[in-house]
Amino acid sequence: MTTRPRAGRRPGGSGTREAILDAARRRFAELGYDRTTLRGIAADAGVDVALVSHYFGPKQRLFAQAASLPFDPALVLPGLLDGPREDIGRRLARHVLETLDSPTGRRRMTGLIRAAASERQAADEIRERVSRELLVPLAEGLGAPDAPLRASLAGSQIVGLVMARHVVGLEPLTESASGVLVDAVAPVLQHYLTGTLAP
Amino acid sequence: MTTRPRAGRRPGGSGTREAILDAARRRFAELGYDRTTLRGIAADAGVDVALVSHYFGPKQRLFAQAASLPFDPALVLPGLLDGPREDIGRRLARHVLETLDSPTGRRRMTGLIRAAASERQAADEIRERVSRELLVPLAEGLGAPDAPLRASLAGSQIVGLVMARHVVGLEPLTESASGVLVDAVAPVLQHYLTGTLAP
DNA sequence: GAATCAATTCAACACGTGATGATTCTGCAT
DNA sequence: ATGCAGAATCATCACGTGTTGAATTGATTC
Repeated sequence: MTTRPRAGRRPGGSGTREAILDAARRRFAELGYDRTTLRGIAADAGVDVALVSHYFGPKQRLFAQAASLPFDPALVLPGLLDGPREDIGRRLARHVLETLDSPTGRRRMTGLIRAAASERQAADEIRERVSRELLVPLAEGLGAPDAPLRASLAGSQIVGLVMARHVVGLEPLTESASGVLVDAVAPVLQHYLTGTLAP
Repeated sequence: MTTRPRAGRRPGGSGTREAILDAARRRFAELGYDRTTLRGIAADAGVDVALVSHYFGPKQRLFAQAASLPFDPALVLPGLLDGPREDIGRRLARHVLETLDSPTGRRRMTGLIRAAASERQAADEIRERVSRELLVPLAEGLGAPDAPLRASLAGSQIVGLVMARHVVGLEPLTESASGVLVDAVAPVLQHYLTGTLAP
């Protein structure tokens, strides 16, 4: 009874905080930064608006906490770089499209992209995070001198695919099975990561 | 004096309408749909806010008029499809990167992409227009049965490149000369348009 | 049972937005 | 000179936003 931290109600006992964060993730992903309102988030979470600000401070800070990468780079990158180098494009393509098949994975990716497109400040933060946690380690794993450019080109194809398939909703892509797209995109990623870039 | 259309001041005599449209294009491209305000547009054009609504009606209709393709498909497509088929990827890549080198071309492309990412309704309209005016004709020119998928895949790479290079601002891409990127992207577009998609 | 502290809600502010209708200004035709 | 249509502005509305501070509720500890 001596080291009891504090008196009063248990903090975070009701899980409301998590409910708000979940609702925020969903709305940011579906609507982007601007069109997401604190009131909408609060309604989804079933709480009052003021509680959102009370827990997370201003909207920007809430977004920073809600926008996280759809996977853990530390878990994914070794699996990519360890296997045979001639297969890295296909492994990457498969991983991306598997992520897109899961609702939460898809939601997080579209959320990042929508936010990056709509808010300059969000774009800056996302660029830094993706670059630091994903592209730079990938480039270092590749080892080539032009590896940063290679990793960025691969990233551009991935972003474009998500954008065209899930944000804009281009029909031939939305109706294609993941397997078909893996087959189509894999050689492209392989080209960017290990092929000859100059003709 | 009988067939004179109407009396009164010449319509559009002062060029203000065009000034408003130009300002709208610039702001939509830089800020996206939501963060672009009619007041900002009016300030740029040096007129009162009400004049914007007076000329173009509601914001959505203004956007529809401001968001135009950065080039005329009727002029570009023949040049793409007429040449040798083994070169179509390179010609397309060069055309895209040349467009991106011009400030107005770049502005229009980023504008379309920012708007598509931020507003569902804008995304719908842009998808329809790009599909109808660009992808379908391109697919018909290709003639293959899976041409719509091919054209969409090529489109996804182009969108991703613009997104990564000019919206997010990934450094290795922003600092690469157009020529380098043409060399890197051309074989990819060639693969999508004429290569074998299944392994 | 009383005190305490966090969780939660209530109520309201200050602000910027898109939109509208009335009003003034200006150049051309009569 | 006069009338008038269109260009341009003024003043204002109704609304939704993010944010803030006070008030309320409920569980926990003394």
